[in-house]
Amino acid sequence: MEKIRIIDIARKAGVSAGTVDRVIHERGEVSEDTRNKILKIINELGYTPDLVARALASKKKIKIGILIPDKETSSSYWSYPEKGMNTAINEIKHFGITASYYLFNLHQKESFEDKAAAMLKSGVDAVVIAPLFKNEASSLIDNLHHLNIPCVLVDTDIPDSASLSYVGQNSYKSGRVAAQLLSYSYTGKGDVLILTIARAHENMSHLQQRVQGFKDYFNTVKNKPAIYEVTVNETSDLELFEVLDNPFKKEISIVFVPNSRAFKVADYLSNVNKLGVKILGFDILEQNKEHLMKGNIDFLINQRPEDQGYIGIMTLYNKLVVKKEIERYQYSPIEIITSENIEFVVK
Amino acid sequence: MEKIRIIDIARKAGVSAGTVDRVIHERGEVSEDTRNKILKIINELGYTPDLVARALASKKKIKIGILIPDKETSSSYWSYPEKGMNTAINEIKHFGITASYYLFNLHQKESFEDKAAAMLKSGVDAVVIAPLFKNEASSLIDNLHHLNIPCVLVDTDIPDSASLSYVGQNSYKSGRVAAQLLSYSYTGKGDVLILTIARAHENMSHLQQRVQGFKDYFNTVKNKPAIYEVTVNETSDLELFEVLDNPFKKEISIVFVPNSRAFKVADYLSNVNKLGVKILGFDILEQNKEHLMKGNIDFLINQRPEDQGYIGIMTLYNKLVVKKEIERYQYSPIEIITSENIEFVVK
DNA sequence: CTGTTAGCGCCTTCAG
DNA sequence: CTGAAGGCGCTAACAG
Repeated sequence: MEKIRIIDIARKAGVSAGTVDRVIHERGEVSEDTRNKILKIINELGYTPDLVARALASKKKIKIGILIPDKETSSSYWSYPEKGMNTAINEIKHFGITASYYLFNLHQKESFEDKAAAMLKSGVDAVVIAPLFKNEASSLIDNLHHLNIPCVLVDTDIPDSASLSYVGQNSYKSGRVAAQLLSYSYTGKGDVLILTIARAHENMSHLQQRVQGFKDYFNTVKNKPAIYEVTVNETSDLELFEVLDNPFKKEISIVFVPNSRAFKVADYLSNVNKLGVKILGFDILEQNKEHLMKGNIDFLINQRPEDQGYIGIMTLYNKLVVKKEIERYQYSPIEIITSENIEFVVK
Repeated sequence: MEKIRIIDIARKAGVSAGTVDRVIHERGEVSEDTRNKILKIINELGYTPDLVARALASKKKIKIGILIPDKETSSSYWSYPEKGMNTAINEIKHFGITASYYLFNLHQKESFEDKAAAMLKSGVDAVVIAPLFKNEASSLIDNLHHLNIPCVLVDTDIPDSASLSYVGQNSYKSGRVAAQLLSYSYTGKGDVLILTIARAHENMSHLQQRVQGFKDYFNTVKNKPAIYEVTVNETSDLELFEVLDNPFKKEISIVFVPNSRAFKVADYLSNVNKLGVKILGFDILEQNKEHLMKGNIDFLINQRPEDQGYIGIMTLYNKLVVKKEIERYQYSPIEIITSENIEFVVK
């Protein structure tokens, strides 16, 4: 199986390499006849371009725009996807790929819109975005679609949008996993509290799906406990702690926190000295990790944010450079983290 | 930050590109004086070679030898590392890297030795091996060390050997994770059985470490149950089932299987209609997966065998081509798999 | 010991 | 519409 080069198919077609190159890149200026002849030979010989040689010769640059939250407004969470993206960018920079970040404030949809506009204006060839504001993101995706700019979604999906791919967890299923774990240790005593701590106006569709999955699973366990659902506004810890007094008047033995705020609950419970409550939350923030190690939090669910970032960028590389088919859904694993396996996690 | 080329540093040193190339590759035939001058400039300018251009120009080939079990004698388990290795090989073949497999019979140390000898004879530049036979592997590693052939270990470590890196789990810790999970659901009723089903003469240091981790953790739980340890020879299912009657005369509520044979226990227990026993095992074989989905097995621990294969090859690439520093221990995550998250696992 | 030259496979002008 | 030529950055002969 010899390697086939452009010059080989050029000779076989009785034309020059330049002409073959033109049809490969669909740059036109080739007659239908020779075009078809060349295409046929390419197919017969099973030609695949040498990406290394191409990278060396080509001056074409691909600019990737990245629209994600900044680390400051996200308790450092978004530093992980960013790290993974940087790794990917570093691996593929040889192929003429560059990237620039447009970091928005996680709590301000105006910030999202501003950065999105700036990104579009700068002229990008492909983007990966975290569509945390549903309406604003939807209209951005529409725009990108019309401009023929491929778009990868990370962390959150917008189901029927014209995006190339979604990289992230299946939220509903992650809720089910949470329920399964907590139901294992359920002794029949005490009730279950689903506790959502979130900012006003935060996009909560993610959280709602997790909660739904959790409830659906828990409703199938026998001797099922009562399940209470409480949503509280994330303000100061002082206020929060006061608000929490109320739900915990009930005898609660299990708490499900559908986002990264489990540490706040653990803070509260160790404060009021209520021990023996099982807690499960999401995401390996430093504060969550501390409580996990102390035994105040029992399980965390990790979604490999760094991997998600890496895959997000690589998806664009595979689309534009390797020209591979891209899967619409690239689900991340739903990783169960305890105090005993946390030292080996891949963020 | 302009890109620095060989020609740039050649001009600055007042020599030709060829000379610079010679010092970069330590090919000698350069006077100490010019050598030092060039080295100095390389450092000042922070030159890093363009790997793409190098790959295109270089004729040098790197041959990787891969010494792992065949799929046939391993219930298909080793098809996963092989798949990961193929992925890696495909990504780096542009850099003149080729690989050939030397697959041995998992149950015959002679097979291991034969294949090892064949591999050495064929003349490889680097190897990744699964050192499943301790003594035989140790002497192979010694040989490789003397021949200056870098060697990556996957799946099983040989602690004080002269190998470049180990890619796999920390067995002791995976046993602890198993114990933690099972202790969560321990209600205080029934005892614990550690059941090792293995071939005679199988290398068991891996399993012993898992068992040790399991026991160490379980001994810290309060109201700790009795822990029985049974090792049975893996022969026919018929014989196995007879042997198992004995340990299960006790009231067992938890079974820990420190290898991939959990499905055999599940087979047995559903056969004799003993329900309600919690089982934890290792590795996502098809048979284990089926029992997990049916609820006959509660947890599986996954070690990402495909990833391990991928990383094993990439480690050699990073060593020989990228010239990166390599970590001696590259621990795989200890992944907890249940019926609810198994659909998202990365093998 | 050192410089020169001819590619590696592909892309990109620039003539024609 | 097509061919020829030069070059991407580096390597590897071959002179000198």
